[in-house]
Amino acid sequence: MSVATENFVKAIYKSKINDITDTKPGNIAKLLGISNAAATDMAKSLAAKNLVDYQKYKALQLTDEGEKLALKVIRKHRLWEAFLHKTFDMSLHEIHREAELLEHETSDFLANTISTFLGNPKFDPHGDPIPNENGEITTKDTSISLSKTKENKTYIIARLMSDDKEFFDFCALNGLKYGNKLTVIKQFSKNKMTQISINNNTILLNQDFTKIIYVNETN
Amino acid sequence: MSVATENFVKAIYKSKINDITDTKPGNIAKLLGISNAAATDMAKSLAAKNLVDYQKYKALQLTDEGEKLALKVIRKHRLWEAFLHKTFDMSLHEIHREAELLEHETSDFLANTISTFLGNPKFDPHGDPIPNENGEITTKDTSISLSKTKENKTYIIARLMSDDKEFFDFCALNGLKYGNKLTVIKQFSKNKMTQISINNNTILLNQDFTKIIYVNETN
DNA sequence: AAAAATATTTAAGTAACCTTAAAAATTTAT
DNA sequence: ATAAATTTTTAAGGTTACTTAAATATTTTT
Repeated sequence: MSVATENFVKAIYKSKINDITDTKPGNIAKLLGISNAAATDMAKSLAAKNLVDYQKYKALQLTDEGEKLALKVIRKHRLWEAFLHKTFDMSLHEIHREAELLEHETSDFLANTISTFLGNPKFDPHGDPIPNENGEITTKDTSISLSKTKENKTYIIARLMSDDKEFFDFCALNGLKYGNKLTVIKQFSKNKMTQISINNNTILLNQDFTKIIYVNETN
Repeated sequence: MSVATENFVKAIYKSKINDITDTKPGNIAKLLGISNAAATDMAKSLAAKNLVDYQKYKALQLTDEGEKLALKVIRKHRLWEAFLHKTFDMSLHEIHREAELLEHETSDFLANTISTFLGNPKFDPHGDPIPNENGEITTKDTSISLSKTKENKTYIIARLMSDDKEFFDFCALNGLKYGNKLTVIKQFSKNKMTQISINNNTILLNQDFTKIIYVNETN
């Protein structure tokens, strides 16, 4: 499948995951930086390939086949991210940028080789789940956003949901990394800020950050 | 530059390297598996981009800019080959197949990262030289084909010039690997065969193989 | 040197993926 | 509920990278 096709089904899939139910062509167009007309054309052409369910003026839905394609591309993306981060110590920003290109030119054979090399990881360095060879995600996500955590409890960082370089730079600088522990000191409900303790430092985070940092409770 | 453009300049460059001076569109077309007409079109369009010198009915020549582009793509190809071979122990056939795709979607940044990781190697696992960041090959090739070696002398394998899976499988099975030593036992000039000793085994090679195995004399 | 064979170029056309502009439908606001 | 705003769709067109078929030039053979 072409790069355009793969990116299109990926955009629909990601919208759905992010609870954006309005997957009409216009919104997909915005995500991909193409015109509404191009998105409508693409929707029709992918419907002919049985990747997308298309009805005029309705939100786009992936068929089972379309979702599988999206997940296979996402698998390659996240495997590359995990690999580049581990092997070359690239930043979360850099791995995303490179994986965005490499994902489309990676054979299933190479993807499986990378996966085996890494010990078949279930999550990438952002904490996003890595689909298996058949395009299935077998892990359950129990993480909650930092804005919804309780005071005086300790959590493990599960996901950093962003693609912003500055956010990742801030995270790297302050030990906010997938798998690391943090303790919630105080929730400032009026100002929607959260004070945490990590690596013996105390940090005050505003909602822009607490909403995209997801954590799991410690056992 | 597009994949089609990169492959086109690569094909011209490789023809030149292999002493094929007839780089008229038809021969490039054969290498790329496209029609003569498509190659002529492409030649014109690359001439407009100052990558190729095009004159009707004449052989195509790369401009300095075109050669630099070809060498930059070849750099990425060979770095990927070296990396995949070393890191994943992939065969010479597999690394070529994967590098052929990855080379077009590899940023300069990633290429340099791979190069640094590998210790800036000068040769890939086929023994082909890896151009530097500026598209320059700084190594001199002194290797000769196995068919031209002398009896009772020991050589080091310098290049395996092929893209055939069966040849590479044969080489891997018999220790015919870049950097390995072999001794020429006898040259059968009439039958154009060469008997060598490698890893305490003796092997009789016909001209199909001795012509594409290149070696350097030992000091 | 002319004829035959071959290769190159031109011409016309296709498919994928985009564009802008206008028409049509839907959604939002009053 | 109707008007206004917005979005979607259609229509027409552009670019890239190909195709086949025909015209033209070159190369080879005799």
